[in-house]
Amino acid sequence: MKFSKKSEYGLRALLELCETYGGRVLQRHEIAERQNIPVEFLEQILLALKRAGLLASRRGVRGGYSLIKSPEEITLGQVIRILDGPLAPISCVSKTAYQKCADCPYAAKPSCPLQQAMGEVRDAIANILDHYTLSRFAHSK
Amino acid sequence: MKFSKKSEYGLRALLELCETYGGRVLQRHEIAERQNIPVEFLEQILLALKRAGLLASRRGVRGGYSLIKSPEEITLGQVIRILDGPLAPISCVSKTAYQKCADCPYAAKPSCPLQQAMGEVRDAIANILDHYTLSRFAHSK
DNA sequence: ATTTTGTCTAGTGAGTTGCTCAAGTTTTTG
DNA sequence: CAAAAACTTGAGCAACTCACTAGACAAAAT
Repeated sequence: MKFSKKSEYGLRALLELCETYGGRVLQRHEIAERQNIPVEFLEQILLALKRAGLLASRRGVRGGYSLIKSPEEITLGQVIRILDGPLAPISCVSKTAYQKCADCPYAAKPSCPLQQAMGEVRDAIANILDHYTLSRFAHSK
Repeated sequence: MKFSKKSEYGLRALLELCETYGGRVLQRHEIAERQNIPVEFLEQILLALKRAGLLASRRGVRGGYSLIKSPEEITLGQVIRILDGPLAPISCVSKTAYQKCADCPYAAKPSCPLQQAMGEVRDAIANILDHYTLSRFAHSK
């Protein structure tokens, strides 16, 4: 029941990018050094965030990455879903990636005790993470 | 961010055991068949729950497993922690298995933004699962 | 043109997950 | 007492995931 390093690194990288939001771009090695993240691994993370539309990048000599949305518009939930997949603790209660469980005898949706309990957990997690913006995140430092 | 099959199977097995609580014992193959769980795998799970003090077992011809505590005393949180480890989404916010993060630059505890956010998530999860008893679980069927 | 950056794809070692197998040990019952 | 029925223990294994590495390539600036 853990988040991956990917999410953790991703959030820490975004923290750096929040600080220069509106100003200059940050290069991968700058972020990597400040946040103590292996630079090639960080790159994959930044690319994923870019493909998801959170970051812009410029190649070449004065290149680097920058936030493309304002920190108020980005939630921790978005970031974690991009890097780690759905928040739901079992896939039959996921709202973003629902899959019915093959082997469960309580196949019918409304009567599964597991779904009831796990649904509550899912909602609680999503409620926090989907309302926690990067700006609030960065300021809680 | 998922729970393992182990937890899922474990909870479903306990559901069966709740129904015969106070009455007869259930054999592994009975539970396995009703809940559609590979029997040898289920066994490992039942053993873990037994070692943790939730189940009793009897060997031999009329043997089987039974709940040793009442369904009101067992919470989903307990079960999941036994089978899946700590609930916390990152280990630096775990109350049952705290470990400080080695590489995080915000090493000092009160000022880490990640800890703040993840701590809230941990509390929300624990709040639900540590108050969700097996009896409530079984009755929500 | 060369250097400096990001982009993309693939690979890899360690660990985990989900499950199986085989050889026990204990208890009941015929 | 013997045999069958159950749980017990421990090892093993294929597939997958995680965290990370490597290398070839593309674009931008000087």
